[in-house]
Amino acid sequence: MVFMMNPTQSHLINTAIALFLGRGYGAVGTAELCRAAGVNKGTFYHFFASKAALLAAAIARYADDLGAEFDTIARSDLTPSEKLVALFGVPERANQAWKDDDGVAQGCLVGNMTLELGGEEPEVRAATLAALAKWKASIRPILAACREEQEPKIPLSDAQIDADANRIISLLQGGLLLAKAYDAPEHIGAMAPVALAMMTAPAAI
Amino acid sequence: MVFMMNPTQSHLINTAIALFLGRGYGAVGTAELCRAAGVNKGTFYHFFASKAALLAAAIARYADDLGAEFDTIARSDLTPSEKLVALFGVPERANQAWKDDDGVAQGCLVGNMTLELGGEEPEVRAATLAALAKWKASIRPILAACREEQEPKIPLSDAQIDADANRIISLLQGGLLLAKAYDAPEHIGAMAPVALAMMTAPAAI
DNA sequence: CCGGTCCTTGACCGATGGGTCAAATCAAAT
DNA sequence: ATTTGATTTGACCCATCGGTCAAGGACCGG
Repeated sequence: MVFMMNPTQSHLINTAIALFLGRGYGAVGTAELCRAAGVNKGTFYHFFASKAALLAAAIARYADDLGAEFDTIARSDLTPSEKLVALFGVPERANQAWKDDDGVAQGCLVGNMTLELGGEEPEVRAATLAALAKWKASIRPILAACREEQEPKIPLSDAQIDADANRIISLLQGGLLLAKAYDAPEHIGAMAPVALAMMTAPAAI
Repeated sequence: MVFMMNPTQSHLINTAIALFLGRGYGAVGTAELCRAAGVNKGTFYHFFASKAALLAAAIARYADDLGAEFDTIARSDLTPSEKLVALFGVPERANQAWKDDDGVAQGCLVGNMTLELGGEEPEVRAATLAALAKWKASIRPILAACREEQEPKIPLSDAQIDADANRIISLLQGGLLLAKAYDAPEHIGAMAPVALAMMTAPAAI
């Protein structure tokens, strides 16, 4: 999918990411999308079967980009706890940049589309689930290292780590939602200490 | 606003809550709204200046209802920690009920609309901010009691309690987002232990 | 110079979007 | 019984919606 993609198609995807993030799926029409990308209707439908298909592709690219940043953190030489905290810096910086450039914190494409479209548009739902799965895969090793560091003796269950990963995603998305609500990206970083508290809680969660 | 409201208007608001929650703002048209409420277009625009105005009213009612449940918990005779955990049961039960009835967990109207509409539609944004403020007001005394119980000596700063309240809202909304993504209401309750860990963290957050 | 494939054009389609309006109906209050 | 104001009706407006299509370019290996 990522190899040798047609530049027009690629540009359409980038335009979609920017517009859907900023104004939502329903509020952005195909005509506006084409105008913004400098492309004609026919070209749009040459590359994508539908508006929903474009969104699915946009989510996939967005998820890849963000996942790559998570992986970079996971592979860095920070301590597990520092890595955990660093995760929250990624969406926070992105939202701060949007706020500086466009005047508004826009949240996260995956979170936004999940709440706007829910179960409708099956291919979009599939794309969001794939995005969450990818992010969880990037985060899981960090959490395993955190638990290891804390209680080296106790063997880690996969289910436990998976539940932890879900909670970290929730923390990120909860912070992102508040950031968009208040147009204040710092709410994202404010959840990092909670993640830390959760991973070091005396009572096993 | 709540006194002696016209029944037709009230019914329109309830219909709006159900439809916008389930399918999003952009995906539900005024015609469908009217059909579902058994009302004509003209009647709709007799009571509401626009589709956005109806949404604002729907958010206000939704926020009142949920806030009342939070208040009931706050005034109960549970311990502060138990109250904190009980908060998460409210949206979890609502989503479980939707899942049982309609087949899908629908999230939270305020969270859904915040991510779908963001800064657009000023009156909607005002309604969501009011909703968050109301919920925070209900939650704040519970958090103050938790802190009190933990460290009776240290005086509580309003800013600290406010930051705590924001984090609890984030926890709730993060859980709600995952619940909608996976159509699994239990992700909401899964955030309760995190709230507990946060309020009892050895390192002050 | 050819044939074929990929890409692009822009006009066009029926349906639906949010919103308006003049006229009809209803419920008191006089 | 009449007036008055709030409520309700349903036809109507036009812009925009997502999507289609027949025709042309652009670029290829041969």
